Amino acid sequence: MSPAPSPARRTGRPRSPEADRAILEATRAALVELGWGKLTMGDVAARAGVAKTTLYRRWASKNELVVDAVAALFDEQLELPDLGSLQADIEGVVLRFAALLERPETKTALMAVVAESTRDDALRERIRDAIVDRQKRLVLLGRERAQARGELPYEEDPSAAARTADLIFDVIAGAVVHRTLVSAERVDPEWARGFAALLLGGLRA
Amino acid sequence: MSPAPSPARRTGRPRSPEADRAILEATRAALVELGWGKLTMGDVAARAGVAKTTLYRRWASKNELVVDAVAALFDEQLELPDLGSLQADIEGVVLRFAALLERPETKTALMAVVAESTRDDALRERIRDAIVDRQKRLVLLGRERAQARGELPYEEDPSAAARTADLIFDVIAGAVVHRTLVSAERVDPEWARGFAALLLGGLRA
DNA sequence: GCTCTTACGCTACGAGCCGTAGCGTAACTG
DNA sequence: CAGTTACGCTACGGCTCGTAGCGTAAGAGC
Repeated sequence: MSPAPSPARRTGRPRSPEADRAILEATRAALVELGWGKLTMGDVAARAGVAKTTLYRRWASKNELVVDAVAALFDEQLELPDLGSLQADIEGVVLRFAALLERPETKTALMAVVAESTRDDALRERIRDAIVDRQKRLVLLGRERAQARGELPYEEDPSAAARTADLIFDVIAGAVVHRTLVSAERVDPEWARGFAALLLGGLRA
Repeated sequence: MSPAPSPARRTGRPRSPEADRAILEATRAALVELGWGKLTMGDVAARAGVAKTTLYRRWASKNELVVDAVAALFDEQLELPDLGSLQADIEGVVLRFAALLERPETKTALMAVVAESTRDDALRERIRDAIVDRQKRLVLLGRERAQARGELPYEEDPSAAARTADLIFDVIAGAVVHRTLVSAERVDPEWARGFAALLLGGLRA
C-alpha cells in the first residue's frame, strides 16, 4: 500500500512523504464535503497545498487515489478483540465495520471505487489487496478462536473450509454494507445481535 | 417509475414514448461499452438518435437516468416461482438475482447509483422505490409460503416480524452483491445451496 | 564542495463534457 | 384555425482533465 507507484529510485531528490500524507488527508476531506462525483483533482491538490502535477506524478487516476485514501481508514479501525464468545465476536466486528461505513468519506468512496472496479481489473486487484483481504483475516481469526473454544467444529477438508470462510465473509460484510448503504438504516447493537444470532444458528446446523 | 418527471400537461405536442424507450435502451448499451465513468449525456443522446436537449427535458441528471434505465431490468427478471420448499425458493431467488448482477450494465450502474445516493437523499428515494422495495416483496412472499408449508412459524409481534424480514433481506441481497461485486466470484448453484442452507439453519434456530 | 538526478511549484494549453439558451419546426388540442 | 408543448439543431461560457515546459529545490555520489 505504498501510496505511489514509484519506480525503483535511489538518486535525486526523494519524494516528500509529507506531501503524501497531505494529499491523502485532503482527499478524505474533499470526499466528505463534495462527494465522489464532484471531487476534482485540482481541488484535492489545492487543499493539500500541492501542485496538481505533483498529484499526477503519484496517482494515475482519481480511482487509485481514493482507494489509497480510504484504505488507511480500514487499517485503523479493523481489529477483533476477543470478546469471549463467537456471538460476541461477530457482534463486535459487525459494529466496528458499521461504524466505519457510517463515516461519510468511507461509504461514498468505498461504493464508488467498487463501482468503478466492475470495469477495471487492476483497480479491483488494488481494492482486494488494500481492503478486502484484510477484512477476510478477521473471519479466519474469529473461526480459529471459536474452534479453540469448542463453539465450532474443526473442518477436515481444507478447500471446504476455505469455501465456508468465503461464504461467511460475504454474508457478514454484505449484510452490513447492504443495511447501511442500500436500506440506509443504522446498524445498532440490536440489529447486530439479531444478525449474529441468525448467523450463529446457521453455522451450528 | 414514469421515465420523466413531467408536469401535468394535457395540451400541446405529447412527448414521444418512442424517444423514452430509445433513450433508456441507449443508456444501457452505453453503460456496457463505456462504464459509468465515461458515460456522457451527449453520447447517450447520439445513440438514441435524439437531441441532447430532449434528454435534459426528461432527466435532470445522469444519476436519475441510469436509475430508470436499470430499474426496468429488475422488473423483468425478479420473480419468485414456488419451487416447493423454502430452501429451493431461496436458492432460486439468489440465482436470479445473481444472474441479474452479472450483466455488465446492471452491476456497474447499480453500484454507481448507490454510491451517489450516499450523498443524495432524493436519489436514494428513487432507488428505493424503483429497485429495493420490489425486491423486498420477494422476501415477504417467500416467508408467507414457508409459513403456509409449516416450514416457518407465524410470528405474532408484527414489528418483530418486520424487523426479521428486513434482516433477511439485507442478508440475502447483501451476500449476493458482495460475492458478485466485491469478492468478484460467481454465484453458482453450489454457492447458492450453501448459502441457503446457512440461512435456513439460522431461521430455524 | 560540486555535479547529477529527481521532485516540486507554477503557468499555460488543447481537449472534452456540462448544462442552457435561442431558434425554427413538428405534433396534438379545442 | 390559434394555442401550446415537444423536438432537433446550433452555439455558447464554464469547468475539469491530463500534459508540457520551465525554473527552482533537495538529496546522492564523488
